[in-house]
Amino acid sequence: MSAASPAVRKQSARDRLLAAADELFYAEGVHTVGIDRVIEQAGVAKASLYSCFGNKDGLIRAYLQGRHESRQKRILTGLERFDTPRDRLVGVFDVLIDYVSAPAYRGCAFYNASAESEKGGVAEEMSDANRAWTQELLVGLAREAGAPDPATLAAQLVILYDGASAGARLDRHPEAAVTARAMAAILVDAAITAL
Amino acid sequence: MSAASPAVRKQSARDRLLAAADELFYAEGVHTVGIDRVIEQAGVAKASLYSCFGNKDGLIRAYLQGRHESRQKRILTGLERFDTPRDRLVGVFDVLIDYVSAPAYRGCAFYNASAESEKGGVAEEMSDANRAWTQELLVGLAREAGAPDPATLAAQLVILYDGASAGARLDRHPEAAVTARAMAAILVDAAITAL
DNA sequence: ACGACAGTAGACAGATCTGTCTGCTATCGT
DNA sequence: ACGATAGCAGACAGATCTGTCTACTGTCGT
Repeated sequence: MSAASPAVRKQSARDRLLAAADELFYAEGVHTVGIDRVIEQAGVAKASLYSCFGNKDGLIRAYLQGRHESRQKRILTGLERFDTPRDRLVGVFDVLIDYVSAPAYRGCAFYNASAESEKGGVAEEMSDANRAWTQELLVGLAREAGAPDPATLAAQLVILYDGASAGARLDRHPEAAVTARAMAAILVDAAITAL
Repeated sequence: MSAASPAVRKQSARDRLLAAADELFYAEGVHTVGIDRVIEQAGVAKASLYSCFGNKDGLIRAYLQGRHESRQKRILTGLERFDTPRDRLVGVFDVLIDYVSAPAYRGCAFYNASAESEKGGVAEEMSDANRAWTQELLVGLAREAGAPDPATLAAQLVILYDGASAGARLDRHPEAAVTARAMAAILVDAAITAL
């Protein structure tokens, strides 16, 4: 055939770059970490970075896109072990507890990136998409669980979720997520039994 | 007398510097905004900045200290209009609604600063102090309101507070704070009537 | 065999940022 | 009148950061 398949090698420069960016940007901030640090850790030439991503903003966008996708996968996979819609709804917080308990946890990658970027930039755009997905997920689960007002229940759960995420970050301890899970369970049970 | 009083003038370079830093650091981030921007907006010589605050870290510390103090004053003043301990406890969220409704609201200054600073830096230290104060305030108010377990109630309210603060920031809309206030009212009433 | 391609190594330009230093000016207490 | 203090203006050094460019090197499909 005329055109070769779009290059899915084994360990491309792009992949190494993305892995290094994911680690460094999350741990120290997208603005604090310079290009040189990323290419050094990736073991890649500077020209490769610019040829792959155009500029630093492109790398930041790819980093956040990767975070978005891996978060989707982590949550959906983590929910598979729950049998009922009610358990899946509360289970979102079980997945969160696991996530914030990792030693490398440093808060929400989207909030962090958006805190050090200018208004209306890449970070805000990616954060909006990530947030919309979460909200839709919770509304859908709330509906399946039989909540009379799925949108309101989802909005309340989002607040618990955000609070747990921020609290665990600032306290450098996962306790807030455990508390939030307990609150979420009470909230969900009250909503679906009050039918 | 031998030593003059520690100089409390009318509109010192220090005050203008702090006002400029407060505005710029909060709006765009402590790391993004350079020294030159701050001294330009303050209308102050660069040497004055370094003579007043030592270095940029000193200015960031003073900025966060100022935020801490004005937040304490804002909350304590805002709670004065409430008559009962129960209303004061929920009233913390009324004050929050006002705060996040301002057009210039950009999230928690401490979280933002800490997101773009390195681990164990000034921002983390100031954030810890600010957080400890909030937690003690809520525990005290919960005790006065007659909650059987003030510490647990306070921990739950902190999650709602953090969630409202982060949500209003990321959504660029104060709705999350209104929802959090409603949740807080239910939580508080359930706790103090279940006696 | 060979051209296309992906990547490497590193110099370089231009901007920006922190922090220092020199020299000048105005005000105020004594 | 005068010295101390606070502040202004801006040059400067040194580091760092983004982004470009040149030249070289493997590898793979045809």
